[in-house]
Amino acid sequence: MFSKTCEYAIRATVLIAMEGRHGRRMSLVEIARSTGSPQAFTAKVLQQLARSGILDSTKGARGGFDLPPAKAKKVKLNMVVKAIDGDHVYKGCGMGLPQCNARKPCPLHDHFQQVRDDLRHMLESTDVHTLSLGLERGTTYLKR
Amino acid sequence: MFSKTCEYAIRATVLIAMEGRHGRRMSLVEIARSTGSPQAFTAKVLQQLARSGILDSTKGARGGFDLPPAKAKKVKLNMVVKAIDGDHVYKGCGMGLPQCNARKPCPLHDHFQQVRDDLRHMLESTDVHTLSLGLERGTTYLKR
DNA sequence: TGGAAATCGGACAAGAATGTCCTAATATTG
DNA sequence: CAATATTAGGACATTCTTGTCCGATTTCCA
Ligand code: FES
Ligand code: FES
Repeated sequence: MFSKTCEYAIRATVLIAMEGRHGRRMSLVEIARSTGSPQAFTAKVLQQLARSGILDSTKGARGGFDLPPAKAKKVKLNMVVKAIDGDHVYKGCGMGLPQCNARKPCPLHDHFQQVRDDLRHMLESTDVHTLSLGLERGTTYLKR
Repeated sequence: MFSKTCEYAIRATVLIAMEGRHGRRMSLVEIARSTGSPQAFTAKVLQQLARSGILDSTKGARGGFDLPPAKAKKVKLNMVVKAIDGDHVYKGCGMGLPQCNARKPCPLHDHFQQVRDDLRHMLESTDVHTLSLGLERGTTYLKR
């Protein structure tokens, strides 16, 4: 569904949002450990998210990544997905034609479009702050 | 959403089903041309589908691939997807945890499961014969 | 002011997905 | 029976994704 890179991005963002609720900042090392992601690779992902303006990053000692609650409420999942995977999720055709296009649709178009619209709606209406609440309550997990 | 291999598989299967309605059999060359897929690679995909029992294949001159309407009505998309991509679509976690698991869910689980169930339902209830009808009417396309 | 702690970013490495090529096996047709 | 058309399948090549490493830069703090 999403690329592995994007999955790492979502996990990290939700985690950082949870710490952000306590005004805390997280280092790469903690993030990688808590999400069960490869450290060096996660660094790249976090850099991308920071450049996209989704996360705040601070260099130097006591630095790290940060996402204050006010901002976390405005960060919808689709922003993360778009920043990492681009709009492939929204524009792609279910049967692999170059672009989904209702004027010259693939046989699956009608069926597929509906599912994809549901997915898009879900991504657009879910913010990372909300997702971080379950984490904090301990009812949801970022690794196993 | 699906692998490229799987997209080729779906395109080919729907095409063959259309020809099957006229009792015709298709050769690899025709299939690759009509679906805009790389020939040699498509050969592998068709072999997989034949081994999985989704297509009938005949070797030798005047041979090719075949899917009679009676069978096409019973071949649901989820069979093709499963034959090529495995059950990753059904069992995978939206945030990349090893397996979707409601007992120890990721923060996205509830939201994600719903979309995935819709997708699964769509795949399970759509058969390739139905999809081939639009193709034949010329209202849907397999390449652009 | 210098060392330690951290992100940034480029170059490289490993692995998976996608794609090609060639030979063998098999069936049709003249 | 021989030639031809076709699928089957293994080995190899290429490209994309995922992952590692290392040096540069920035900031904090003693
Ligand atoms: S054209 Fe294939 S999904 Fe829209
Ligand atoms: S556990 Fe992540 S989707 Fe179910």
